[in-house]
Amino acid sequence: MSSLKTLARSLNLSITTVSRALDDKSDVSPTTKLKVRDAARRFNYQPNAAARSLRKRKADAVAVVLPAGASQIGLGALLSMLFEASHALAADGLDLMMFTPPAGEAELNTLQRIVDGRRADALILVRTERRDARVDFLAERGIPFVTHGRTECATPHAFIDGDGYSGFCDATKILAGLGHRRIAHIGAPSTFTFAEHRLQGWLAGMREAGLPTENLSAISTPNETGAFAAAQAMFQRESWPTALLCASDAMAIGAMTAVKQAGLEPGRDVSIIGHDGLLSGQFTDPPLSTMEIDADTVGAKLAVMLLRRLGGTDVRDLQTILPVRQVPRMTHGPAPA
Amino acid sequence: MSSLKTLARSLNLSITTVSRALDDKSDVSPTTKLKVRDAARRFNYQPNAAARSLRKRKADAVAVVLPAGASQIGLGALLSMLFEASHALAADGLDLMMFTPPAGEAELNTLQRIVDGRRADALILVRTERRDARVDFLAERGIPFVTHGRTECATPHAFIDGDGYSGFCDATKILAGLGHRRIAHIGAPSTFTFAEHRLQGWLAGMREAGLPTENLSAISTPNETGAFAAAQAMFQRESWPTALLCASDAMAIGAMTAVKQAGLEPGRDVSIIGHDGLLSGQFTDPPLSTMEIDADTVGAKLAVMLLRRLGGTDVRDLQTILPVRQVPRMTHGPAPA
DNA sequence: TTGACAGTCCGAAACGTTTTGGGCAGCTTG
DNA sequence: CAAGCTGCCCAAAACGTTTCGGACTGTCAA
Repeated sequence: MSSLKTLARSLNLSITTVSRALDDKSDVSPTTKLKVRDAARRFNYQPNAAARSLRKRKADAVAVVLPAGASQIGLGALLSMLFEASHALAADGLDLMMFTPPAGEAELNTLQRIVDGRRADALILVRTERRDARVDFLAERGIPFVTHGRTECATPHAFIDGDGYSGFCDATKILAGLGHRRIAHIGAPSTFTFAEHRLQGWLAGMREAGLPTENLSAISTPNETGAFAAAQAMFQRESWPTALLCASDAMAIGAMTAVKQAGLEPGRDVSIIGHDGLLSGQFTDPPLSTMEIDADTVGAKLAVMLLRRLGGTDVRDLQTILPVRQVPRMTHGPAPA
Repeated sequence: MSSLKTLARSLNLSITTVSRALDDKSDVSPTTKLKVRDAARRFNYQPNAAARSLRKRKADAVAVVLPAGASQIGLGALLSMLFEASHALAADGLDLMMFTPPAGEAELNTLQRIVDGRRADALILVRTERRDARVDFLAERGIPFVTHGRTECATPHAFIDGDGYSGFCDATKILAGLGHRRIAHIGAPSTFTFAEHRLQGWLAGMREAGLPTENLSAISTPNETGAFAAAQAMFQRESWPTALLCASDAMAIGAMTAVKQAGLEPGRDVSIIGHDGLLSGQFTDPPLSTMEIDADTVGAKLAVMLLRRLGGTDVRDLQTILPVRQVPRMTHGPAPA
């Protein structure tokens, strides 16, 4: 609508001066600044984003590509984290833009469009996988990024992650301490880093407690439906587990339904513990025992890390693992006699 | 990284020809096109988004500003709709960008930055309110947009919406037909259009069934916690409702917890019906009766409407109200004796 | 009186595209 | 052979910013 040219003409000033006035540069007189700012407000002036980022060679934006099947795998928690991050980024004048990869297109292509098309100055990667091609790609391009979740990629990178390993190890030992011996684990596909960590945590806990893990491990799609099916299969066998550790709350909720359908009572006959501290876990029957990252501002922390990365901090100094805290509710208790 | 200039130099061609070759224009020889495309691939050429949209005077992007408290009010369903929409938009070369309004900043400001800064060619508005300042703003600016949900704004605009009125009216009559007389409604704040429609649908159903509505209506924040509190209050009174119509599934789940805590059995002592057809509703105990929009592709429909709007179709021809279908599960049944 | 200097302002170039309006060969057609 | 046409290519302008390198006034000190 209105450009610097419009403003300049209406004020009998040069484009240069208007631009510098709006940028509060020192070589513009205070009175001129006032007049310019006033006119800008009257004209609803808003700098053209394209022109600005073309000239400044930066987009003043951070991008995140939401994983394709995101609506399947509970995106709610992820999203509130991104909201937080966006607020912290806004303080530095950075917009957070979320992209959704077109149906046919690989997520990597979307990433390439963003990176090589210079649409963003930095990226946030969510839902990392152990071998994550996105990390390799971004590292090769040399664009700053922070991942939410670790990877096993060769090149070190900035990340923030919860200590799922310890969380699941602790939970396992708590259950063992309650007398459980057959503690099962329903995990997400182990291509996801978080899934692998939680699995390993469970394995470690079992080992420390001196318990066998044979036939006590299952993998399912990380949502209610998948875990429901996995749990159902477990409870059709002759000797079922007395405790169930699920990689996420959504999965725990699905598993709980299967437990009930098998005629067993969650919290008494079968203990169930999830992960995420989801709000909806407070409203299951009985309320779901779970664990969650012991920090109320993961998103903000992530944003700060990204800003420091943009400021040149070495990636090796930007690797945060946050403790995981147990949130006991009603779905776990002593092993049945 | 690599620009048209780089490519042109490496091929001994002009920038013009390279640009036109990549655009598959007819005045470039087939062999040249091949060579250019090959080089572009080798160089990982990706047009600079800023330069392109500056020159073309369009951003090839559609923006949506996610409502501030979105993580509170179930964003999951919304998001999967937006995913769908993005896929349909991608077919026309449009990116879907989601923005989150910075903490302090009003949502309208973010909108202004996007619109006046020319960051998007069109907008999607979600979670409409009855008097929605965003609609007025966009209408005044003359930028194409489609809202998800109706408004009561004076200027007509393109929208897609579910027929919440009929859905709730139908559900009410179904419950009345099952012998219920005290059918309560827990609604969301009636500034939200969807909340008002659902409330009015319930009122109409009660009227048609000849039932009184006094003391049977409550308003709460549209999540589990809010509806839990609202329902709890209802069941502390001497004569409680035998049926509960909740404005959303999340609210129904919260209400169900309150019902159980009051020592009543959902589906037998108290019927509960929600709205949204959420996946998690299949995993409550008992599974939640609900209703949902009778179309599997609301997002895609929305995208098509937006594309037609961009193509110049009149807004009056772009107003879709989709039927709502009842999804009976186990939380409703005959009124208790 | 001169030179330096601060305080204001501005012209022009640049960012990387797309698009306009040609130009130059080589053919075909009359 | 001239005129017209087709096929291929290109220079230059434009999009709206930011920024570099001055330029012009006055003021102050020497």
